[in-house]
Amino acid sequence: MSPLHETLIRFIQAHFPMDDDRAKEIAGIFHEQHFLKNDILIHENKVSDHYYFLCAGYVRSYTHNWQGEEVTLQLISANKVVCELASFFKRIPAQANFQALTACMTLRVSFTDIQKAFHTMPEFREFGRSMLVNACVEMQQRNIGFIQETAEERYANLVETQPDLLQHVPLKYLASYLGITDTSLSRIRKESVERERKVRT
Amino acid sequence: MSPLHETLIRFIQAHFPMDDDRAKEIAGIFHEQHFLKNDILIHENKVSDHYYFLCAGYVRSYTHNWQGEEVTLQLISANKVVCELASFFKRIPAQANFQALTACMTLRVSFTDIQKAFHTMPEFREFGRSMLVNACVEMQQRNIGFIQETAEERYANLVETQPDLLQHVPLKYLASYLGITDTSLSRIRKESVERERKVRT
DNA sequence: AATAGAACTTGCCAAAAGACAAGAAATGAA
DNA sequence: TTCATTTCTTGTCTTTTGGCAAGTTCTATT
Repeated sequence: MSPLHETLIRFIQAHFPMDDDRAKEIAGIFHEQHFLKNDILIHENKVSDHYYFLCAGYVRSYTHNWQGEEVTLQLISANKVVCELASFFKRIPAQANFQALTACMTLRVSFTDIQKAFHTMPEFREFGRSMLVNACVEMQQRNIGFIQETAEERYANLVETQPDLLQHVPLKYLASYLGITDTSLSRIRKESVERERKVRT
Repeated sequence: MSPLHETLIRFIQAHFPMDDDRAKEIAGIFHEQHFLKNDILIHENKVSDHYYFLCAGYVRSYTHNWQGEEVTLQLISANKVVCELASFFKRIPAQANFQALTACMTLRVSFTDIQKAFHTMPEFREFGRSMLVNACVEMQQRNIGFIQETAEERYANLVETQPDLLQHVPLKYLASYLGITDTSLSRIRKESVERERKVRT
């Protein structure tokens, strides 16, 4: 089994305990696909036929607002799932693009294969359901952030929980993802640094 | 079959086509439960053992911010699902309360029963997965609203898409759900009325 | 290595929303 | 029906964020 598949096996078992043989069987329906920086994994307005496990790299999803400007919806790091859920599961056109921000290594599975696994392997459908629940929880946490945190607090939260994003994701995408302009993010970052400096003296 | 179950059958078939016998079999594992205004359907910090289909009435979910103030996360109207997804499916304590804002009629199913259906009825697991995908999409839409709409635009959107909420949900809950204070919502509503008056003259 | 373009920062002013207080209106309890 | 409590609105001032421009820094291309 390839190192990428080993990573996937551990990921699967972390989310739904099952014996090694079963996890390997599930991992076996995934196939490697690599992407270069700026490649598009999933295209807006097309039905998405793949569900990706991101082994290495960073991906963002984005759509456009009414002014035609890009709006970053998700920032996805390694050991996470990349999928346009409605498009993939309901066979409808995707509402967003998914773009590689760095070179990426993924394991992907097609809808046909995932359907077969879903109906024939009890452990897989438990695992799959767990993934969907996780996606909902993550979205809900994001909503809570927007409801009750200022942009500064959302930025501080991101710095604390996902500091690696700052090294690999352009600030303009981070700003968009946080729901503010790049100008505002610059000011928040400056004040954050100044505040930390004051705390130390 | 009760009128509530008839509603549920139509709802199920709208989300995943299946023949009547199968839909009735699925609906048969749901049981009626009524709630009075202000009753709590799902309790924060407890593992939730029920998944509800809301036949009639309005429900909100809420948690608390660090100041101890209530923050309304969801507003749920009839013909929708009421469920604390992580608590129900992963058997962990709920992160929010779900409260009846009006008298409610629901059909509920326990985790044990839903598990059995999930593994024995292919149509049910397709339906169930469709529900989870819908929940994700709805959360994502809310995300997008926070990222790229002003509070005024989010309010206008809500007025357009769910006008019934204005009749049945206290404005302070609406404001919280929209991520603003009741004071700000009052001003937005006043300006909205004035703007509509200007358009007509 | 040089240059063009993109990303990021800073300056200045405006708009949106919050905080707090006070008052009006609506609702619930007695 | 009356009164207490809650909800909602309005006033005033503050804070947060946006818009736009200009400049600096970084990255990509030649």
